[in-house]
Amino acid sequence: MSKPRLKLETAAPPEALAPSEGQLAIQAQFIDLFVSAAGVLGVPRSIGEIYGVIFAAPSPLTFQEIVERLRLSKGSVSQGLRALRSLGAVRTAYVPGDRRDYFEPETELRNLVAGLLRDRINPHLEQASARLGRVRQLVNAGQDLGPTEAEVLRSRVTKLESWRKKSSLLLPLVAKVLG
Amino acid sequence: MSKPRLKLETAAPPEALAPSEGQLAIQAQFIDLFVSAAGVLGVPRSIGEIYGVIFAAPSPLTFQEIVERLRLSKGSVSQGLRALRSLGAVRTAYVPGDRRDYFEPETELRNLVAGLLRDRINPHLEQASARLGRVRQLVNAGQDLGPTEAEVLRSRVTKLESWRKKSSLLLPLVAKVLG
DNA sequence: AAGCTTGTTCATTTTTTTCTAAACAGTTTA
DNA sequence: TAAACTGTTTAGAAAAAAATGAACAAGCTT
Repeated sequence: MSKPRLKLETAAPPEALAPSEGQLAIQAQFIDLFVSAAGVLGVPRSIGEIYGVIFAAPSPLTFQEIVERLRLSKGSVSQGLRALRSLGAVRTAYVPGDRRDYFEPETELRNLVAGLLRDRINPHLEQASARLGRVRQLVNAGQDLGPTEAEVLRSRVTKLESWRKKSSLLLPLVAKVLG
Repeated sequence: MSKPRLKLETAAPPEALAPSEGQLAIQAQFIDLFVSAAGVLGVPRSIGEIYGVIFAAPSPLTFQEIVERLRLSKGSVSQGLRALRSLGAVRTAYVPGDRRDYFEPETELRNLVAGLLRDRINPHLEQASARLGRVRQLVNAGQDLGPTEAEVLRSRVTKLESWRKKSSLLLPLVAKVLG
């Protein structure tokens, strides 16, 4: 009892309250949903959990609250939050007079998808372009293959080029439709 | 020398010839491309390799040829081919007078994407629908949350429902644009 | 039927990914 | 300056995913 540790010198504690029983049930369902989505997207389960707990919270959460609610290590939460911020899936919310970071979810599907495309798909498409050029060259230069084989291979390369082209056209369209 | 083992009793050996040096280089590039794509899609590397080697071959390959060219175990190739067939990414080609399976690639992007949607995305969307219903119920029934919290949570659920709806609209559109 | 060939299945091993815990760095408060 | 708080980094543990290889089935051939 010798350590009062009064914290609330400023007006209001912006801290979210510990969730009630009902809120816990809701939170669990949300987390479930995003854990499952994480599976589909091939990202670590913990990232799904973190986004889920933030999405399920009516007000922004602190780092510490995320750690406690999910019983994950600080390390995992730190890494997970970094990934989510880089995707643009969570933002930090500023709370005056509080040194801690508060996290809130990005809820616009359009922006979430844009982040995924930017971070995961585009880098691959660019690399693929370069590789395709090389294959095209090899196939055209190819001596030691019969005329029929060369023909088939050329058409395969052409196919791939059309894939790349279609993808490039499609991705912006997706972003637009979701907007 | 006591075992001639003549194999060619029928007219032509449909067997693909061992690839020449140039073909090997081309094959390596194709495989590289699909291994990298496998990374993006979150499927095992070996599946990318298998699709790649089939895509790179001017004529259908046998199981045994795939094993040899990739130096993968029979087990991996068997499992990989099963997955690729289930996605509709490879087909078996019938060769008269040969008991072995021959494999050739599906090269229509539209069909490949359709397979992915069917096998990976749709099951999730359906499951998500059910879960969303449950969350909606919980939030509406929620006693122990203040009016402001309830309001935010309701809007979050609505957001998720709109995501689901947009996805359902988008996926067929994607399939169409690729056609 | 015995012996090949072709391919599948599955228990085990290997590899990769993910998570944790402890050390650390930067701020703020005492 | 020390002590407390907040969060990051990272070496290594733990868990999960993927690959192997050996046993097995099913169909031909002799």
